[in-house]
Amino acid sequence: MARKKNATLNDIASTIGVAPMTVSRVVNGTGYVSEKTREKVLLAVKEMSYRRNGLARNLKRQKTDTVGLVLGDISNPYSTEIANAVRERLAARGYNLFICISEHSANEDIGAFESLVDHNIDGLIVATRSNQEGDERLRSIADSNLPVVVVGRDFHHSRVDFVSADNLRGGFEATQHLIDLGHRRIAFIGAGFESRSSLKRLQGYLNALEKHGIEIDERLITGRKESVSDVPGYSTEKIGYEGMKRLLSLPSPPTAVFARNDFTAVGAMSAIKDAGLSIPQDIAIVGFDDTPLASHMMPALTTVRQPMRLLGQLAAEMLLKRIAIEDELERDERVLDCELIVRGSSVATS
Amino acid sequence: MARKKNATLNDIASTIGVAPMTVSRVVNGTGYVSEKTREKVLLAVKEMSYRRNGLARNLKRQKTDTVGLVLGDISNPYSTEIANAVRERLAARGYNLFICISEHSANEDIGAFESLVDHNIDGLIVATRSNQEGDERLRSIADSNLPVVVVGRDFHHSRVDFVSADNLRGGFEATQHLIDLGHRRIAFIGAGFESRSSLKRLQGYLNALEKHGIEIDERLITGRKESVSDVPGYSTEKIGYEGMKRLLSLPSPPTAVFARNDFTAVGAMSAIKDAGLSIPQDIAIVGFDDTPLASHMMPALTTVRQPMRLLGQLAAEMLLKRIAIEDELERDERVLDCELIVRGSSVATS
DNA sequence: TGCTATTAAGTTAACGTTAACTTATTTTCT
DNA sequence: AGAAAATAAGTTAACGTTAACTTAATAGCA
Repeated sequence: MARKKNATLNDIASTIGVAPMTVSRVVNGTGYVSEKTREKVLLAVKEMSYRRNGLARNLKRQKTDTVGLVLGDISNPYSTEIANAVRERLAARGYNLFICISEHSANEDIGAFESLVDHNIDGLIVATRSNQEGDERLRSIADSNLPVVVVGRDFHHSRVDFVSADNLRGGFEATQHLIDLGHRRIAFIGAGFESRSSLKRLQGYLNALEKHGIEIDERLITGRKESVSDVPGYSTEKIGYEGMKRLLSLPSPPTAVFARNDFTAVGAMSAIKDAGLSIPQDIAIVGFDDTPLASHMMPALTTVRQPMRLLGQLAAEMLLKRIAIEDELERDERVLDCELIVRGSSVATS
Repeated sequence: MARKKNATLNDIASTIGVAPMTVSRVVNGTGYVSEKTREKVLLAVKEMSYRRNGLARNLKRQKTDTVGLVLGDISNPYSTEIANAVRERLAARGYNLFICISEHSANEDIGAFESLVDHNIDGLIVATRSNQEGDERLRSIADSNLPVVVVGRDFHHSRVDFVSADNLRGGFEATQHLIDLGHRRIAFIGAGFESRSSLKRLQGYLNALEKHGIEIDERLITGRKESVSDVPGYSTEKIGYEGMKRLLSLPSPPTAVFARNDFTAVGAMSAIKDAGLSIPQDIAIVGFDDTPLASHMMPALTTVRQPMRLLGQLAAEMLLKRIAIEDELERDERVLDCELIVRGSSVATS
């Protein structure tokens, strides 16, 4: 038996002998309908298990009450917290949220954009890492006047709002903290030196070193250039582990490490322990994000906390504002403070 | 300036003096179009930055090439791995994936179902925890002949396929492992005794105890009944911590703990350490899911690995099959093996 | 040369809904 | 009682697309 076709407004209307519009009124609770008719309609709706066709409805209404969110790394609590916060704020205002993942490539970014725009979402929030083709596509979407907000990444467009944590300052403070503890050979794990302009945390690290007159040693900046698409999930742990191994094999290894995020830090911690060294006595370590696991590590991980919920909330609000106000709007740009959370992995060891 | 309206096929067609259908043909690359016309159309499309209206298109085509995935706890790598696997498989077959989160309530489950169905998705994958109202709604969706697959949870419907890890067996083996190590007072953290029918892991635990003639002590089964909606993210860590505290305050505390998942286990580990006890000497512990952090704990956490990617892949394939074959299909049901990963948190301490 | 096949369009209608308007009936109020 | 207001519908057209069909011109071929 082939898939049975769903009943339409017309089907309902013709079986009970009213106009489709009347059924529409009942279903949507708008306009005038007599109690008698309403009941008749409701009965038929139930009987024929009618369900309105959202496509047709949205086509006619010219809006979908739906917002799209494109996430990069979905395995990261950073993303998921933002997603949750966004969803909550949107739900409170009657909007649905569709999430698309774009884990690996610019292609997938574009695919996600396309599929969301194809569904005529009312607005788009983007929290992926920046890349050229994706940005181009995004620019043309913004040009078409769809409300867009980007979170935690660079993107410049006069009609696109922007909200991010202050990664530059966060990276600076994390490094400064290690310097304050007396460290001079401080490594960075999670990206190569060439990422310094796009990765603010790395730039913050460099700034801190420079400020204190510590020479930058590129051998202490280690990441992985090749694609890591073969490693699903928290791939940054592996990068942290391998990066740390590499650092430990240097003629003069670092005494402290700033990792681009907590997962990288956790991987690095494992490598340090595997090498028979102890934290923070031999090597101090600082992460980024304050994921819940940071506080459960042994020793607990010093890290930089981002206000993820706030990021999500603000992003949602900026977008809702853009959706509500159809006029040209000033680009809104918010950079939120991070907070250094000092724990056992980086205490003074006189 | 109000939002400018997007150009339509008609706009393009009338400005260059062809029929809308011709433009449609060019845009979709179907049918016969002369090279000259094609170029003219393509130029206008670019000039007027035309973008097809997916709503209208899908309404006409009666399909969207889109699948919906409803996730419960998005903060859990279990969910995110499944999501990734599903997305990959679907993408390979030209389908888009829209993810909806339903973190807290039956209401949100239903909201997610509705918003996806409203967009006329071609199929639905559900990976939330079961609840009555949500299941009712899901049943009626399945009744309407929309292809549906559920992952990792109970749901019975003749047209709904099912794929899950063998949580019962996993729970059994985890507990059996602790028994084999000589433990007799084994606690379960993460749910109350009353969840035994819906939580297979707990049932597996109970079965193992029973098999070995160990009396079930309900005081050793601890969870949290109240809503945890105030705790975003990995809330189960908190449950683990608090549950463990409660267990340690018992007159005769357990010597081993089976936690419903790794996050709960990590929380419990912290509580054990905070109490000045050591793992596994004083208390052995086993988690579930083999999240990446499990291997990085100190000691590394023994846990039960679920084949998450496989779960996602199978779910996607089952759904695609249902979408492709419109005829009545036998309910497909797959239960996949888990694997016990023994690590430092549960070794023999003769 | 005539006949079929191919190419290149155009035309019509429908996907399922709702905004906007119209008509008819009932109620309310002075 | 009569006019204005409120209620209860129905009608029309459009949202933007494409499937299915038609028409017309050109190409291919025996």
